[in-house]
Amino acid sequence: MSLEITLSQALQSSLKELYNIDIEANAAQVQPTRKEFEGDLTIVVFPYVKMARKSPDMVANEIGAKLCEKLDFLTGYNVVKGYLNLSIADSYWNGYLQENHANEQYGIFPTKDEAPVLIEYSSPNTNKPLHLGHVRNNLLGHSVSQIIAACGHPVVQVNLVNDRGIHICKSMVAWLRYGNGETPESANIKGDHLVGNYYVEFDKHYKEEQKALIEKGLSEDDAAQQAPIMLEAREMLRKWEAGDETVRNLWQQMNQWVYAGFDATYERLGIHFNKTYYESNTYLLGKALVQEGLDKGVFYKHEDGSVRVSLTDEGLDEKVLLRKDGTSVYMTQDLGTAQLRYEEFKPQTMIYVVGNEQNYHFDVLKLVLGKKLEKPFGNSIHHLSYGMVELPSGKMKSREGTVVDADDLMDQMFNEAKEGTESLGKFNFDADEAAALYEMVGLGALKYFILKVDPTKNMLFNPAESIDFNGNTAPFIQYTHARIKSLLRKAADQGIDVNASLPTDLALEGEEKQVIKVLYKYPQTVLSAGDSFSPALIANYIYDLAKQFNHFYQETPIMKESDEQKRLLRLQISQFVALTIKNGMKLLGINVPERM
RNA sequence: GGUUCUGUAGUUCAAUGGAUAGAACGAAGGUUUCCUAAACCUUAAAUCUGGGUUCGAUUCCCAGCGGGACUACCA
Repeated sequence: MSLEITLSQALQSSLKELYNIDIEANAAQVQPTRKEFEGDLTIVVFPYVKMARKSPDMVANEIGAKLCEKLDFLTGYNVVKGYLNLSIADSYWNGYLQENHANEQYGIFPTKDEAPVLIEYSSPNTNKPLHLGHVRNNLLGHSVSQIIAACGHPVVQVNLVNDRGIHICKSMVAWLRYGNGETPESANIKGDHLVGNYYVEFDKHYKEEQKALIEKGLSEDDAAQQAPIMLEAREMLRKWEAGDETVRNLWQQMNQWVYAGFDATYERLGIHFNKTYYESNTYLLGKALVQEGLDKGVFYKHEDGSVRVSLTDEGLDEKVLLRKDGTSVYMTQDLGTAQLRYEEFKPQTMIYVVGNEQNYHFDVLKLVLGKKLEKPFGNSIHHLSYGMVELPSGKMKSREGTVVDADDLMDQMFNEAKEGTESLGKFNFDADEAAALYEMVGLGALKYFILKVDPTKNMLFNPAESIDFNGNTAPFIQYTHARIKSLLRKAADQGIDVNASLPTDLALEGEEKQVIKVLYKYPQTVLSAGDSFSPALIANYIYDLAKQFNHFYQETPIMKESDEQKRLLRLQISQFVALTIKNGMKLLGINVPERM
């Protein structure tokens, strides 16, 4: 049982005995003692002073005495301005270290036998390659999946690919017109980039044709509607929906190119899905649910023939669910896919990793499913919303060509890692090893830089700063890990068995205890990150740990330490830190090198 | 206009309602023959404004000011 829980319970009974105060079992406020005070854990007694009818300091002293009586791992207490600081016996921390320093599963909870958590992320369009915005989405989705799994929940990761619609047709039209049969093989580029190029090509010609029409005297709107290339795209979409074989074949082929490209990008990012849905299969879903709503009387038929739902009671507007021609809209489809997934996986929670520009959409989705249709899974939907990624130069705009391509970005990070390492002149790896290292460092830097920021906030991505190998960055953490590994190799060379057991009654120095206390917090951090879907919590924790270790390393000798037990203790702490860094970084999808 | 997210050192980010608001980069200065100087230490520097709730507010509530997003029979 954790210290906090034991303490909480002891506090509960102490309050009862001392003042006849009843508190909830988990209501006790137990927190780590601030560094500048003596003690390990602190209880805030202010909440009880009123009921105890005594001064804060008196209450704190009485509780402190009582707790020390009850719990033998407490060695003493002191009171500062109503804060009760409790000291934990060194043997407790020592025992904790002994128990866990070689535990590869540290902070990984066994998977429970329960309904899975379903998480949808990535959800790309197939008309262009992934860009920086998708990168944030993918990293968040993947990391949150890892974290939730580490908390012991089964996880199902799904992707919903938007593979149909006018945007795909634009690429197809442009390819037919200007492609000359070009393929990814013949052009030697990734399929998603090739298709993306034709999407850009479409836009270019579309603009030219519009301009020509405007010069002929058409209004801007008319020109936009009547440009021949746009008419072609519309016609193609119509044919696609009618199942025209030629169009469908071309569509299949171009999508396959894109998927091959996406697969390579996903692979490089280290992510995979348990299931991929395609909108071409799901876009007609949801009509039955709309009918159900009509039957229940919670939706209504508007006079123009469309089906709508009114959410004015909830402070939102009315929303169209079925067009007047009876076809479905985005919302209809999402209603349908939610039900489909619910039936397929019976998840306890459905998480959607989608940008915050769709907050409104998900508010509506949850209300319609949960409140209007009264589906149980409506209330299990959680929109994991994240902010935009901005660049130092401003916002990314595809029309202005300021979009950062995901593949280019990864290449750039790799090269930065390579140049950074080579310029230090410590190059002693063979080519394969070096490439693996640059990939680890470069991509680690990218992932960490993005994940350390609270998802809800817009963030600024500074390419130069992200690959800085100092400060709150992945390379700093990776380097700390590599240095510990180096230390452990050296110890092994000297015939030291780090896993030998130590007596738990060794006295601990401040720096040693400090590190163990940070390590102690790790499993709890994983659990709260799982509850709040927050990789940032893990990222900032690991950085803190790495920094704490560097400080510890600076202040206390390890291999130079003459006392054998002391040296062993410090090596064990080091090993424990390396292991925790490795496990924690894994939750962020980042690998750590053995040496660098 | 309405809905919603957001506002913390020069900059980029932290802080379950708790003690003197933490880091990093940048600036100034310093240390270091246990790991590979990608390390460590010191200094200067911040809660948008005004109310409220509370023993205690960066955190919760209200108002204002600033920024973003949404407010499509597109997805």
